[in-house]
Amino acid sequence: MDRKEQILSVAAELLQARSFSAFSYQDLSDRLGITKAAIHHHFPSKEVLGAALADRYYAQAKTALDDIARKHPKPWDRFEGWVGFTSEIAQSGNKICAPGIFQAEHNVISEGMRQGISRLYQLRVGWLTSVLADGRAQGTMHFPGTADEQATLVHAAIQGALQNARAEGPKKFTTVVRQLKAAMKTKA
Amino acid sequence: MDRKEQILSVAAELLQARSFSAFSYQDLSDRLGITKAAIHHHFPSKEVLGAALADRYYAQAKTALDDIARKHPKPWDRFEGWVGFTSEIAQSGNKICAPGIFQAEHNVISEGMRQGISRLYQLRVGWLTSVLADGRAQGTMHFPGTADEQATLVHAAIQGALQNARAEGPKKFTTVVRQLKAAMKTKA
DNA sequence: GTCTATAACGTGATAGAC
DNA sequence: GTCTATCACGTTATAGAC
Repeated sequence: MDRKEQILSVAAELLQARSFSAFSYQDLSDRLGITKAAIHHHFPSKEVLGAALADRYYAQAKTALDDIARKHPKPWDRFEGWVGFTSEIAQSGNKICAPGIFQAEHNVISEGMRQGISRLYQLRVGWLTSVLADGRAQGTMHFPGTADEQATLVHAAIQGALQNARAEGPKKFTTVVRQLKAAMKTKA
Repeated sequence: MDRKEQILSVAAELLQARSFSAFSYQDLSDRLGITKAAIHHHFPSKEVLGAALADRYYAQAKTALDDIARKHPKPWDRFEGWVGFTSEIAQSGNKICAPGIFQAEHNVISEGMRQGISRLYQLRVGWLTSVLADGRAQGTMHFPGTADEQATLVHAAIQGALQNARAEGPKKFTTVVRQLKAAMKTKA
């Protein structure tokens, strides 16, 4: 049981550092000091491992987003908390966000993985939507269209920004965040 | 010579449909009806092939962006032209933008490929920057920060949107475009 | 649950004939 | 320039002992 989580943890690191196609059972075996066969015991196929990873990301995101919402009642504080959460991901090593890594190989991964990552994406956008809707209702956030549409933009921008930041430097991420915030603080 | 371009063309399709790690010389061999060895003759290693792909994307983007600028003098028309260009990419099959596909595997690809894709990224953002700067100067586009900063946001958003669209449906892309446009049409 | 051993296959890459 | 043939290796995955 502990091993299972341990495997998932290392797999998550490799997934974000490389990609799904570009990490192997051998890589896991090397880092964990156990044999490939032992990993197959916990995750009979790479497809199963991938789906478990997607589920793990979902669970982690759910917890993190709930925590942020519990800790911060104000929409802008929630937004900042979310940005900080993704920013940590960006800076703690060579990582990009989970939806991005899976979606980049959308045609390569299994249906189970696709469904898991779709759930994760919807969780994140849904959470953002409610934050933005609250902000607009309270008169502190301004944007065109519906809250859901703006959340779609914000998520896409952050996802792209994390990828650009890893390749071109962290300034790309902070710039995107600043532009998003400035635009939503300006009264339409 | 023709074969070389033919190989690159098929490789580009496979790259965008799958990922760099997830397509093989065997895949190329199958689709082209020639042997793997023949492909190795033109591109001795996959690393060389990858770098050639990055250069090819750069050349294509340069031509396309120059054409758009030549055809449309007005900033908003140029912006629309650029969106249409990326939109085509999105809808002509299961594709995402080239920087996204390479950046997702940033730690996996060779230094030569990284440099090529960095050039491409900078070309695109630089082009967008000049369009946005013109639009602001002419009073038709509105955004916070500098034109370069806004271009960074726009590019990140489009890159993320293409990935989201492939996984979640084309509406994600059109929504992001609409939000970006609406925000820049609103006077600050 | 973990191990050794191995299978079955796909990978990028090379040699040498045509 | 393309071919056949092959290499050395890495891949996911399985069988069976401990």
